[in-house]
Amino acid sequence: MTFSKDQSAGYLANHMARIFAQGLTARIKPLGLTTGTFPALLELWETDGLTQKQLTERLDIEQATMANTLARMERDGLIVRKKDANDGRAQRIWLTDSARNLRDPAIAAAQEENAMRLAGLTEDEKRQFIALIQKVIKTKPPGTARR
Amino acid sequence: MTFSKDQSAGYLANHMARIFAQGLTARIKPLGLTTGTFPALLELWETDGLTQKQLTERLDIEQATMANTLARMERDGLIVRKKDANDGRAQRIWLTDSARNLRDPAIAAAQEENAMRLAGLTEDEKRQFIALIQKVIKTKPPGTARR
DNA sequence: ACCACTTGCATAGCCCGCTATACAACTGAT
DNA sequence: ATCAGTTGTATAGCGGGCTATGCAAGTGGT
Repeated sequence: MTFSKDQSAGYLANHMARIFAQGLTARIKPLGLTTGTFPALLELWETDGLTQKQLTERLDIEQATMANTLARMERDGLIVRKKDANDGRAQRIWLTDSARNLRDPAIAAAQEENAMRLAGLTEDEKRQFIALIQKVIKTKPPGTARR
Repeated sequence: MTFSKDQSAGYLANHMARIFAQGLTARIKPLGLTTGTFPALLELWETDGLTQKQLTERLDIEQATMANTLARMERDGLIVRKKDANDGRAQRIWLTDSARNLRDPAIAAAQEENAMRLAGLTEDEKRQFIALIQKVIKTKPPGTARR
């Protein structure tokens, strides 16, 4: 029974993700941002005023994780949470001006990081790479529909 | 300036890594293992009695992270730490019997998880996928050698 | 109108990763 | 032999992910 971590998709995925995360962390630190806020910001830059529920659905993040992330974002002045008018449970998330102003530099930082990390691949390989990851993410384990 | 998270290598890498991690977590939970211990165990199953330093070098993990992981492993009865005979600073890490016995089921769990998540890929795609991730991991950002 | 159920969010507690810092043990140059 | 520098670990403190749990606000069936 042989097993090499450097042939294991799971191990490699984790390793690669840590590398990307460290790179992006360094690039957006000057902006006062951290990686965990990035996905939420991307959605909110697109459509402001989403509820927490909508954010978790769009990002495949657990509700509790999102609640914590939003709490940090509020603490850091990136968002404000306002009760929804029609549903007293829901909180709508609104970007502050400073968060809106961070959009362009933050996205530029992410694009630079991606470009640098993929610099060793040909254009064709880059496309394949993205497509393969998307395919893996979409692959649902059997039995998910049960119960 | 458009930016789609579903076309961003960094975002996809993170997402995929979380999926793998959740799957493996569930599979090895019955064994009393967690994902963070896995890389260390793989090295120790191969060569027992490594120092902490050697482990961090082999795994591209920060020293502090490894120290914490080893502390948990010791707490959970997977390893014992013994002072090196020749160097009073170094701690050699030795597997317990129970950790040795977990090797086969743990590796089987990882292989099953990998196989399931890659089930949507052809054999050729799997090879490409692994090779591309390895290539991205190996790509060093420019300027690393400076200073 | 009530009550059971569902839904949206917050909190507690843990694992795992990081940076920054401290400190004891070794090493080398003098 | 000493002392400055290096090296191996540990610790503090944080971000970010997860599960489990609790609770207030909505909803539907009677």
